[in-house]
Amino acid sequence: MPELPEVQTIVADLADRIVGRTITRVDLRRRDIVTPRDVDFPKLIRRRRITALSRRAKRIIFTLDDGRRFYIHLGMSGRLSLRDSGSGIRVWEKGTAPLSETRTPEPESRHTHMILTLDGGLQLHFTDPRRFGGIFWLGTESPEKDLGPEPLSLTARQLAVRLGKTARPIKSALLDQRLIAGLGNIYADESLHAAAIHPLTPANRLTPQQIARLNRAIKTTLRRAIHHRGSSVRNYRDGDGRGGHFQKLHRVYGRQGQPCLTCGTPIERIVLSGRSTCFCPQCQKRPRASRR
DNA sequence: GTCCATGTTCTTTA
DNA sequence: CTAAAGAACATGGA
Repeated sequence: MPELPEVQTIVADLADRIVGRTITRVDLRRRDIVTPRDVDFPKLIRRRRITALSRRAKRIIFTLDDGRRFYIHLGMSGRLSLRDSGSGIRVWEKGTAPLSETRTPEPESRHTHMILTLDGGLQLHFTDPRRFGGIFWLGTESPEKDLGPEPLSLTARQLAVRLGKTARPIKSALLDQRLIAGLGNIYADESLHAAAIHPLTPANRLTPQQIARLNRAIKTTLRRAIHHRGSSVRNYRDGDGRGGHFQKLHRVYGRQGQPCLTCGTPIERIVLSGRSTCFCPQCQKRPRASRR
């Protein structure tokens, strides 16, 4: 479930519970989820205190009391949950949850790759069935590598410069983390609809007016999504889980065939950059002579 | 069995 | 050479 709003929600919830705590035990069950592969990650973080938790794009950045850092990326199916060390009972969780309504939820999933035990009786579990996510040791390196600016603090001018460099479809450009960092498939589609821009429009052919509109649409969409604690799509959440609610407010994502909430025209779905792309053919007119 | 999935990176193609 | 498209990664749900 992780695009910028979901990661932002996770970090905001987790921060006040784990910042200031010391990592007393590191149970790394799969070494291959750590990059680079040759670092002794448990040794590097054991007995260190977490002094800050922050978000950069879709990365969850842990700062330790020696000034060194690492980040967790949730990929497609990653999840962090906070549990009570003694009982193993979930204290808090956020991320994609597997269907488990009938059986009693097993305390430990086979996809739990790391458990950090913290002082004060808490454990942070990192689970990720598909393992597209991972743990990235930074040390003293910057977490900025290969990342474009944050969309929430982006000026229309910055956006214009970055989009002007490519003729790719605007939808593909919005997914490129080197251009703008934090949008994913849901919020790219939702932002384009809010800005009334066709996803196939070449990025460098957007007019200044369209750029300004898109910049506002991205911010508005992300802010609303954060306010609703992100989107929970394609995964089940029980009453205790604190899944997001923004999926109820999606206007195009996953709504192919259903009427546009603005004009009633059926929402279309195409595949672009290998990703599902939903848009309203009426609200988001395809520019003349744009073809792929 | 088939298709699809909130992401990123490597490889192939044009 | 570069930009863009496509495949690959791994698992599970519908």
